[in-house]
Amino acid sequence: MVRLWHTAVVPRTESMSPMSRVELPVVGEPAPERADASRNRQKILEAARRLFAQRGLAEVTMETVAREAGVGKGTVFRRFGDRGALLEALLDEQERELQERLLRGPPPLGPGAPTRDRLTAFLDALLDLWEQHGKLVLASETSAPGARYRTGAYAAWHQHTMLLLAECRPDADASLDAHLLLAALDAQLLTHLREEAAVDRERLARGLRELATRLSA
Amino acid sequence: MVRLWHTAVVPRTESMSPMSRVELPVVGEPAPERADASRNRQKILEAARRLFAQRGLAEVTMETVAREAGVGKGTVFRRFGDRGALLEALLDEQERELQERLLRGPPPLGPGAPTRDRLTAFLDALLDLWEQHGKLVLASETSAPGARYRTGAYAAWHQHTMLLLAECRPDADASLDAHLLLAALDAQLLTHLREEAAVDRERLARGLRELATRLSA
DNA sequence: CGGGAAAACGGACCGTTGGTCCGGATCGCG
DNA sequence: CGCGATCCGGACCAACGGTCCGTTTTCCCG
Repeated sequence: MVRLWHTAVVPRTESMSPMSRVELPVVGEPAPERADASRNRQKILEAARRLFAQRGLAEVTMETVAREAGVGKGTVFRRFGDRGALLEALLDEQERELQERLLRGPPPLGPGAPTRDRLTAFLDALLDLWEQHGKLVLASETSAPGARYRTGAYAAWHQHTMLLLAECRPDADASLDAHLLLAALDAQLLTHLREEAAVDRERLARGLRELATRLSA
Repeated sequence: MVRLWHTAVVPRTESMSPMSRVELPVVGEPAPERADASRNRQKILEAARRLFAQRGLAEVTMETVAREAGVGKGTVFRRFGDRGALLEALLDEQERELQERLLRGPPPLGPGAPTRDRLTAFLDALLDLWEQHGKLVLASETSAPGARYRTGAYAAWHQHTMLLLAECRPDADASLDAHLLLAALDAQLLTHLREEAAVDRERLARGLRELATRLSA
């Protein structure tokens, strides 16, 4: 099952708006969201973000989110389908910005810099992103194993990494290598390294750069 | 909280056996398991293994395991504490054998072969291991995020990898590199690659060998 | 502006599942 | 054999994700 990329933009409306006079079941835009619906979507996202920020992970139930948002539990589920999807929506929101910078931002993240530099800059940025909402990623992974890999965001990271790698080494199995490289940014691993193994950010970044260099040389 | 490595060997007995005459609260061996207890532990492990083999992952509840083992639910929990621990025990059982081969088996896995070869042989073996009970690993990861990294088995893999890497490149941050390399064997990633991205075993193995080579050169 | 159908709301309700508890059966040592 | 320690088992509990449906809100159209 392929999930829509930007859940915030394409709501899961139950039915299509019946086109005025023509009977063709046009597969165009889904019916726009009603005012109260989109208001509540915002409230829910905000509440969820807030709660996840303070209490971590599994401590936040769907009902809590509903209460914090001042909304019924049913509403939360209708808007987001299930817990996993809510978490995904939350992540998505934050990850879109990085994607924007990748495609159209200034070098070295955006186009223009040497490929090698873009790659390390990208990994750095991903690491930053994880610092910010690693908890969230972690939580999302518990509800549905492997969910991360089915995300639009992951697909984008992978695509980007693959292209950069392929440019450095046209002979390589760039797609696979990209996956293996991104594995180093697994939320569980990073959490473990930071919290149990006491690896600081700088050391981690160095290790990642080294890894990327060796993979692209 | 550090969990005992071999759950199967050191049962979680509720109390210590009061030492015969000396009053010192000696912290030695815990009381040995009673006959019925250890018999049931076996029955439970077997049942769990069987069930996980056919039905996958989340389809198996603790109660199912209990019934299949012909045992009360309470017994399962008393023996293993919680779901995560049961899964860990199951994994542990299978992983010990590989550890044995690493330490005392024939080359190239065991001592004797060139370091580089031992490393790739090891990764190959890990991949094999995952083929066999990847489902199990996946399931265990859902119940407690990051559990894998707190396992004795993971510590062993890491230790082994680190030593081999350090031997190849004494200047490297071997510990960190070992973690990053092992990340490529993450259960979720492997599952994704095999099932969604249709990467076959051979290609995967090649990729891993390549990665290892580049990290140790 | 008013009315009515479509859509959304909300919270009571349900089923499942991990985990606990305790009266009674078992074990094993002396 | 006898008796305390240990373990058994399944009824029981609480929590949580998810559903349902009577009520309210929206918004389109005349």
